[in-house]
Amino acid sequence: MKAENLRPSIAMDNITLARLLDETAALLEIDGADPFRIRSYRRAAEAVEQQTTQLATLATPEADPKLLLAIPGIGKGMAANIRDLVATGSMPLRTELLQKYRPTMLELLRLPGMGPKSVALIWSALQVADIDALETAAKAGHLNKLPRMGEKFTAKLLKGIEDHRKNSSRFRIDHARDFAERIATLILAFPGIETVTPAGSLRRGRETVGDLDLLATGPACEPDVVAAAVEYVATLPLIDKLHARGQNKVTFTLRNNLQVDVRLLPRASYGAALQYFSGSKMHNVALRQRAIKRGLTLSEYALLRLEDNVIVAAASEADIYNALDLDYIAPELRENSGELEAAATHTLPNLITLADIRGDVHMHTTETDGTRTIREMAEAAIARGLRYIAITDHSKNLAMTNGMDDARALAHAKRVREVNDQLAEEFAAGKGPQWAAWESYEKSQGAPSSPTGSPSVRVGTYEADPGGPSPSNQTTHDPRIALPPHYSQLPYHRPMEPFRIFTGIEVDILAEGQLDLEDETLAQLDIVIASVHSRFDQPEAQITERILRAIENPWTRVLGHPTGRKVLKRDPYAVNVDTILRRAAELSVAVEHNAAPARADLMDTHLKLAKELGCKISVNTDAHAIEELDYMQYGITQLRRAWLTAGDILNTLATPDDFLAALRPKP
DNA sequence: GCCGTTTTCGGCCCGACTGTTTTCAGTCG
Repeated sequence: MKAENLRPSIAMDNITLARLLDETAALLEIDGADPFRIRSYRRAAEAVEQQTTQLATLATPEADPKLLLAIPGIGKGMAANIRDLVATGSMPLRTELLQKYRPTMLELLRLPGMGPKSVALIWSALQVADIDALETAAKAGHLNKLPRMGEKFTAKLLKGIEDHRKNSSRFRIDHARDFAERIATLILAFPGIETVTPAGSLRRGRETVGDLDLLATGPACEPDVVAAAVEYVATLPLIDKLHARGQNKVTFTLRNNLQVDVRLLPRASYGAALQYFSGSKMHNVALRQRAIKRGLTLSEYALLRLEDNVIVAAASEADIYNALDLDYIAPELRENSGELEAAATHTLPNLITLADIRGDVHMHTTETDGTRTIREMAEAAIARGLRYIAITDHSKNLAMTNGMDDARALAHAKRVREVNDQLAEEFAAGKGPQWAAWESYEKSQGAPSSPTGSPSVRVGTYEADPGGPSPSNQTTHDPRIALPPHYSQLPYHRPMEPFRIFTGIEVDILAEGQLDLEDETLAQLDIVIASVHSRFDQPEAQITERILRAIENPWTRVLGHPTGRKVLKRDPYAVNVDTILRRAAELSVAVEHNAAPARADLMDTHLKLAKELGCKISVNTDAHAIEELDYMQYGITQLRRAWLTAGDILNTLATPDDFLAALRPKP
């Protein structure tokens, strides 16, 4: 089959469609339009972004019009808008608004304190529409003549413009997590504060975080005494600028411009607050609508009965969801993309967790561009409770990484087997890193080891003993800070068979789609990952063609960087993911999701699509250093956001042999 | 503009903080 026939036009992809609709909503706001009409544009943008099929293919004159209307939030008017956008690149309302206003106004909306009303006012009074002109006007004192814009407003705005220029980007989730832990540790030092939970987009596991929401509770947060704790938080030494302090809320920024909101809340309403501040906004709106239909009202303080204001639920999130006839919904799913319906019908997925991961089958060593040896990477994986890894250094075409030619690849694989055998011998002799890790874990639990051969421990598995050890608290990760678990917080399972290191390679896909090593070399390796690395300048169609040909290659067992997102920084959507995933599924080639923050190869819509198409998926860190193995937790979070379970992912398979058998067979 | 156990009209989520008010509008989350 020719690839052309498979490929729909993606000139107007879903992400672009969503952006155009969202911008139209912002312009309508500036125009002072009906707020409910504005909301419907926002809702439509969200809905479009979450679709797994490219709407451009449903918006053609030939397509069944019912398909678009079937999407919640898309009605007759919006469907017409989408058809216009696909056909012409714009739509009448948007064109009209852009003639009336200026596109640069959308950037003004991102300044703190600037909303649509202020943007509209400044435009009508001063004809100011961009940041530079706004700064000039503010410095000249022109804003002070306008209603509600005094000196303080101007000063704050100028600071906001400065910050915006300095750093208008969001923070990567791993950096945000580090800061959250650091600040939470300081807050926990105040007597009477017992737990701190990072909420907001960090809790939902978004790849980037705009600001931190930290919720603290404990006896010191009760209303009559909370003032002292607020005072303590507002004077923390790491605060660069204090922005606001209310009765139970403190807002500040750090020197790196990360904004932090700390809220101190009584135990009794902690669940309501946690639910509320975790969002997402659209999820909360939908949840409140559901509450109202049941004669209830939901706020950040409680779920109340409307008729008599009696509290129905407030202390825990589960109470609130249950009181609304819903199963508990994991934060990663709270995007108003079907999770409420699934929770109502008890059909939420049993989401994958870090504890399900048994192997990490993409990593590098000093042989190419990694920083550690084969043995060091293996020991680090053993310490993290993994039971198999693959050493997949680069092939020669990636010269800048010191990529290997055929001879080096074979010699390297031989060394990998040697380390593998060495570890196996040590294991059999009751020595080595596996037993050392197990013993240190048992010691940390302070409990006698479970007897060998107990019914829960089957030979050949790493299954936990029921009622056995619980997650270790002896880590640098404070259990009072509620964050997704780190490898070091998981129970360590008694090793029942030797750790396994697969031989492998990450081969570069050449311009014509062939792999850059000989078949005889590839035949000797357990895992061949074909990845797009170079040829940045190729047009979209050629890159997609190249990847398709690489998938056809019978030696390819895993497709690395399937969206090319890491490579194609300028346009991450320039690769036709639909077609690639379809072909990978047909040929049983696994697709790889890169767990490293901000390097995710498959967006959540792509992950959903991969599952729909029956793709084999594995999640790996592509670690170049020991610490990078810990990126796995972020990969897991992304999989959870895509509703995936352990059964959807290959490297959750318990034994190394099961994993190898699940890959596409070698020719 | 969307939606329907209120079904073709009349609804559509909630509260705090700020700067400016002299009782509140706008912004934010």
